[in-house]
Amino acid sequence: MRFDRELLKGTTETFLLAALAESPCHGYQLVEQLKRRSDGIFELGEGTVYPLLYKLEAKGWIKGQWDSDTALRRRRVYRITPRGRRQLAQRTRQWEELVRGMTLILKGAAHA
Amino acid sequence: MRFDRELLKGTTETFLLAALAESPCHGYQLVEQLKRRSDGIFELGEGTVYPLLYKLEAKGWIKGQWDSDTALRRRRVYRITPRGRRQLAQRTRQWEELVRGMTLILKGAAHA
DNA sequence: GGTGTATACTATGTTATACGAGGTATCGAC
DNA sequence: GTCGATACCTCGTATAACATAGTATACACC
Repeated sequence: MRFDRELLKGTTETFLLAALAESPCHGYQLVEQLKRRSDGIFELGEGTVYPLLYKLEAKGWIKGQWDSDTALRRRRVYRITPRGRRQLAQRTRQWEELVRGMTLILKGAAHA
Repeated sequence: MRFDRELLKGTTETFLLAALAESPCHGYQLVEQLKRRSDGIFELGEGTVYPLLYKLEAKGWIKGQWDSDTALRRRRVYRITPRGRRQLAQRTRQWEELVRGMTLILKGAAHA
């Protein structure tokens, strides 16, 4: 499904945190991960993912490390930090609250 | 609840369409409506609502009419148009799809 | 009759988000 | 030795929501 770009705003960071909470990942792989894990609903481009990773790292929510041992190509593997997990929990609560509010409003409109 | 501003992006137009689908309303009242109908979860300011109403009207999804008969003060009552209802239905589908995708991703992270 | 408050609309500048588009480099296969 | 896949990086753009400020009317109260 193709979304209005604006509908995704504010949710993308949460995607990445959630994906990294499940397992460490490098950027290129995250693009595939998100697509797969969301059942094809989300497709973030590299131009979205990489800048976001730098930002999340700068905030201390994830930590990147160059993986030169196992990898064929140089790549940066990101892991979620304890602070990142707290941030994810908080965002998850906000998300659920948003869903609750939207449901209330859309339900009203449906039977109007 | 206080939201990250960005999380609301793309949803606000849908709020307004949904609220107007239930009953015609003027701008000032919409601010109160949305707060009440969402159980206090959403609080949009006038600086958000009015410019949005102009935009929705320009797109032909709602139609405003100056109400000088019943009102004490001049005020503009907006009604949703047939095209607006189709737009709302489409946005509702997108919203449900977004919720589905987010649920898949957040669920995975929760038991990771 | 003047002051304050609630109603009601209008207009503008700011911030930051997601994305497209373009670029670099390495590896394996044919 | 060329092609495609992997992997990363960067910049410019559109636009959304909001804060802020401004205008104007009705009404209550002293």
